[in-house]
Amino acid sequence: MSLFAVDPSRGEPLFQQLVDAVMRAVATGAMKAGDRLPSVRELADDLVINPNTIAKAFRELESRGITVSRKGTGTFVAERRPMFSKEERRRRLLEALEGSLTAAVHWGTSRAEARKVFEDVIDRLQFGEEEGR
Amino acid sequence: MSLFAVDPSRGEPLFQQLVDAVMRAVATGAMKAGDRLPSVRELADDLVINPNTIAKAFRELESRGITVSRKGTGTFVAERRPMFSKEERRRRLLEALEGSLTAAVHWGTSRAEARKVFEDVIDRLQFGEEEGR
DNA sequence: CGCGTGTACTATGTGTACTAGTACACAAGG
DNA sequence: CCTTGTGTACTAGTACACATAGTACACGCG
Repeated sequence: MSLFAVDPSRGEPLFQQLVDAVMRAVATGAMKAGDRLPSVRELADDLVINPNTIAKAFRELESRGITVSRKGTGTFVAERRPMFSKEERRRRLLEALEGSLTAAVHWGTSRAEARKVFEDVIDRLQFGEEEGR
Repeated sequence: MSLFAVDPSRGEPLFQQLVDAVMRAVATGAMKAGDRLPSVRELADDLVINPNTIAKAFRELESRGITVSRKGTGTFVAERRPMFSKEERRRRLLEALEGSLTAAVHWGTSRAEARKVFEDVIDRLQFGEEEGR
């Protein structure tokens, strides 16, 4: 099992799972700017997935500014640059957290439980410093 | 615009948007246990959606224990009961928060920003008390 | 040149979302 | 009993996203 695991039975689109896996690898520090990702065909063989599906994931990653792809060379982790304005980042994170926590409320999760999980998660992520714009 | 807004251009399936809207209404306290939801046909007219799509959302909500539907009577918000074990709740919330925060990291969000948004969100949700099982 | 990169295109099969229409079962109130 | 309004269960059809398969091209590097 490699760093980028995908599971066809998981329901979520394969290319999306791969995008998430790469983003997680970078966000946790497992991969850093400049690191090279396996090639399209390499990953296709490794994960037993069609190369087109890998290519789609790479396209998506590049459009999000996570990676940079160069013909003949490969795909690499890009330097991290703040995206969106501070307000836009806030708006997006708010919506995402609201979705997760709304579900948690219905499961019977308490505030204390939620706070603890939150702290556990952000401890394992490599956040940037205060960034303006 | 009613409490349950859906937007066909949003990409997310309509029935899923409706499920989320109802869950949010309950989680924020806008609706409480025993409250009656609009009928299938009522909502269909209101949101300009096929009744079957509303029915699918109601089916999903009932399967999640959020509502209870009774033929000839209507659909009502159910009493909240803790679902899953404490460990299972933790596992699910962890995965959900990890996804949201991983994305936030790539946007250039700082830990401080993330914490502030998190607190804002949980302040607006009606969490239960410490629940065991 | 030769090899390994990413990229582009067409075609095909599969699953899901949504709509449309119809029908039935049940509860409540004249 | 009858009517109305509820949820529910089918079928059929359309549209789109996902994934696969195969082929081809463009580029970088040794």
